[in-house]
Amino acid sequence: MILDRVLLSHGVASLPPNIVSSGMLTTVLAGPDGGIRRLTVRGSGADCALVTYDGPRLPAREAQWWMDQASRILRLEDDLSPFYELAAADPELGWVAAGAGRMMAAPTVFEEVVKTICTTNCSWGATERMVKALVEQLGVAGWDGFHAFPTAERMAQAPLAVFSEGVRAGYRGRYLQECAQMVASGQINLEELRDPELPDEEVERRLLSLPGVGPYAVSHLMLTALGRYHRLVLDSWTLPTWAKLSGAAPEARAVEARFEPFGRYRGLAFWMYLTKSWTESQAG
DNA sequence: CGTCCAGGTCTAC
DNA sequence: GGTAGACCTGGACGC
Repeated sequence: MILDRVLLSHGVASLPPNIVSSGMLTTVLAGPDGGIRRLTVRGSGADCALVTYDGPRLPAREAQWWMDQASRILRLEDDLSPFYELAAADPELGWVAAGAGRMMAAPTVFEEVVKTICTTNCSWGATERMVKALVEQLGVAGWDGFHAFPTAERMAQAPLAVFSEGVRAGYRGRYLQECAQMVASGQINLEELRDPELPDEEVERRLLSLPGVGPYAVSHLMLTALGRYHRLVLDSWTLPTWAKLSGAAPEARAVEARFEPFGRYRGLAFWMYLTKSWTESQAG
């Protein structure tokens, strides 16, 4: 099912406060009134989703707000038809045109930045541990005890000891705290990076100004958080996986040559190539 | 118990 | 502008 492709689009999508299981997403976030609620998305039909939210009854006008959030997180509004046209002409990527390619996004770019920094230079298990600790220790809990992802404001106010001794983020603790302070102070506006009028180069320049964000993190964020698909995510997982699947050398040049025909979608094409098997065990 | 390394980045040449 | 070295952490190894 298409929802599975979104929920399993990349590893960061299943980090807390998200829970992905059996084709269903549960997450926790603050509503327009600041109240924390749990949001559940289930597949319903070919390409839409059924959204429910736990907690006190919602005013009708708020219900739409939650639907919009779900739609944005799942990138349901993205038009990938130019990518599908290119993919249809590729012998190994024609399958994506059935509706793959939507990269699940966090509610805020800030959340995606924090999680991406937590993927750098460590095992995936360490990433899960750090993000879980961040959510539990700095996220606000709702009526049922579930924690939302921490806001930049709360992370900015937390002493460094929380990041080092509590979250055990190592040297990343300073990066996380500084990023939060830059966002909370207004020094950088990450949500503004969603503006399609901003040139890619400008978006990249601003992301690189964040401590702990380098070339890999920029590529990952452009792909997962901002829906800009030209950059190849090159890291210690993608390169060996590419080599294993293609038989080609685990080198950037080989990847660039292979996906050059995809133009501004080459990063997404590469990612699809790498993750094709992620949903093959699922039915439908 | 020491070394290496995992979905890199930063600093100093 | 390109490239070593250091960097927190914890799990996986070799000895």
